[in-house]
Amino acid sequence: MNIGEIAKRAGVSRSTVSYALTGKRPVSEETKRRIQAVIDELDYRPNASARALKEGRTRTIGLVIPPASQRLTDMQLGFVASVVDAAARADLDVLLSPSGGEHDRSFERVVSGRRVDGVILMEIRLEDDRVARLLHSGVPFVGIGRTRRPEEMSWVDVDYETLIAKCVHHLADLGHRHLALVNRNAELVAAGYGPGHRAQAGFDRAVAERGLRGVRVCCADDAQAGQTCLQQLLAEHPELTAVATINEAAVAGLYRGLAEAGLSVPGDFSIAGVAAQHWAESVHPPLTAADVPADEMGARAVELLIQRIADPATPHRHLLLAPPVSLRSTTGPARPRT
Amino acid sequence: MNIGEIAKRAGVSRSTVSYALTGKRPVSEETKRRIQAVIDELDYRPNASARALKEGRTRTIGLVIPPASQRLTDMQLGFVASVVDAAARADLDVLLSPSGGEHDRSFERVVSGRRVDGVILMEIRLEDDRVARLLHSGVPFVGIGRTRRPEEMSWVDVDYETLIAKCVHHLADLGHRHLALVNRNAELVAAGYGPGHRAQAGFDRAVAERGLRGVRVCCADDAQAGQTCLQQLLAEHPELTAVATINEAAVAGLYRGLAEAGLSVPGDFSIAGVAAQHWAESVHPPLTAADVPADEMGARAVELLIQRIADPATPHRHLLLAPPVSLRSTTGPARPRT
DNA sequence: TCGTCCAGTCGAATCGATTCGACCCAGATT
DNA sequence: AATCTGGGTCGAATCGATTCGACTGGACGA
Repeated sequence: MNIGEIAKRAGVSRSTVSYALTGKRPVSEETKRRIQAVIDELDYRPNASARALKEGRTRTIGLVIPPASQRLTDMQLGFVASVVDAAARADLDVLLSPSGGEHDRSFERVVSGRRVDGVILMEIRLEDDRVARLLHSGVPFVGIGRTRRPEEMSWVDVDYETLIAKCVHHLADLGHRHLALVNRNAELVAAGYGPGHRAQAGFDRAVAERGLRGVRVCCADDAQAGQTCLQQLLAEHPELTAVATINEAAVAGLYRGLAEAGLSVPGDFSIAGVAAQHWAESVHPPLTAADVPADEMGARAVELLIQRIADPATPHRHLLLAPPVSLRSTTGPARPRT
Repeated sequence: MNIGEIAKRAGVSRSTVSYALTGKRPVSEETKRRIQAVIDELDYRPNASARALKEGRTRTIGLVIPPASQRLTDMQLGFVASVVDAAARADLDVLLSPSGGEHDRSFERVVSGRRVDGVILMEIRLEDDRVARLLHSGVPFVGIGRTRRPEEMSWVDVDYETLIAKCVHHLADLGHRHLALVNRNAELVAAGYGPGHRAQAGFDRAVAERGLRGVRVCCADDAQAGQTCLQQLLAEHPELTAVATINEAAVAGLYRGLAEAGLSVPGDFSIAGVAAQHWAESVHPPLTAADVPADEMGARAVELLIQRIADPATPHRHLLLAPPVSLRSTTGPARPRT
């Protein structure tokens, strides 16, 4: 069922069918009706590849996500969902590419075969090959996250530095003097994962400002690791009364570790984090956290990308979010443990 | 940078470049080298749309997921991740379409513009318009889930009926006589959501077989709803000592509701569920559950789909999984409550 | 010595749309 | 009456690949 077939049956030329469909030139009502009748009868839809070839655009955007081996956090899931949703609202399709930092066939395909009109990149490192590749190739793109040189690209990002500092200040206000930062897994941080580094910076700054004692640890992204991580922290730093964290996946483990150590939350020990709002509300107990509006961020990224696709020459735009800390059930006044 | 440009610079015809790239006809080593040099220099990649147009296939599969409004469960996330991963391993790209049961532009685009070679459909209803549409259009597809007429299509599915029955038997073995099934949200079940109905059937069957008393309720897919749902259950059925559930998202709420009612798990009350293995292990406390191997299922669905794309005439294949119930921390001997 | 075969290459047709220039014709303008 | 205007339509070119048929020249067998 191609456009020629429709044209033949409707007794018009192929171009007339095209104009009837797109409305780019006037077509008489009578002709339109005849064409539409044939289209309905044959259930015709224009071939997307042919259209993309001629028009030079695919009406598709690429979304580069972390590989499946690395389970998505709830926040990342929120990004994906809202990107997909916002794209659908703009009549754009989303092509998924699971790819890590290394050179990757999936990423290469998405970026370089004119398969997509633009790309949204997640899980960005301070130095990121993929950003370099995209800058080089000239494909419009927007980051959810940013590199060490934020001005070279458009992005939306969570201000982990400020947010972790807010958490520390909140805990300090409650009287906690000795705290730990539970970061994400060590490999990720070592690879230059932006949020990991910025959270460290924010932690160090706030700890220094308030004259506290702080210890930083990395922790694999799962409950089991969270549990052992907490046990180790308690053993090595008996004076610890609170933890700040950006590691969603480890939180359940932290809870478990505390329960096992006979410590109540927030009576004996406090936890404050940075997490997707929805998630922070739904864990048990609900986590006091800076509520990242993941849903909004994905939509914003799509907006920025659509702009860049429409006019690649527009200056880069940046959106750094630092939502307030929502008090829930995991932080309370410090009670010395020893 | 099209193939003509490469041909010109390498001093050969366009067809020769194509043959050098695909290897479908012999090309001399010398010529190959010259062509490759030009390609490397210009960083040329064949245009995917043009190739798709000529070849009649896109090397892309569509993945139809629930719309973003309806947050993905951990199990569904597992499906998506493993589909994307398996597809990437087979050098296929994945086009995402968030679409519910109703007629939907995104779904329509994916299915009918020859944008994809095949489709994987999630969250299938007993009567599903999208299945009808796909059958009608002739696009190869595989379901993660199945309709009321399982033989009309290929699918992989979780045997919710058997699994919920297993949960009930497990609880009955522990001495529980009065249990509840916490289903997913009422709209979904009313709309004919397969797992919801099959879970009910399995629950009813097992309850009857063991001579128990069972009550079935629907519960919205979030922690808040889980909590109020549990409160209501306890109020209306004081003899209740256990719950079976397929509603991952409500479980945290069930825990919370029990804690509020002063009931310990599993001392005073037991919970058994059907859930993604990874998730069941990571919640706090870890959930006794039939561990659905979500990662494997996505990969299997992709396998089936690749086969169907290669030969649409192959007979349909079906894969019904019923993993055993893994004992964790949420089920124990019944202790009468009144 | 002549035909056969094959590696290596080219030119042209093709996939299915969009779009530009040109044409026709009826009605309005001068 | 001649010209202009513009709605409505057509034919042909085009996007960038793949692929088929045909051609060339050298090796080989009869």
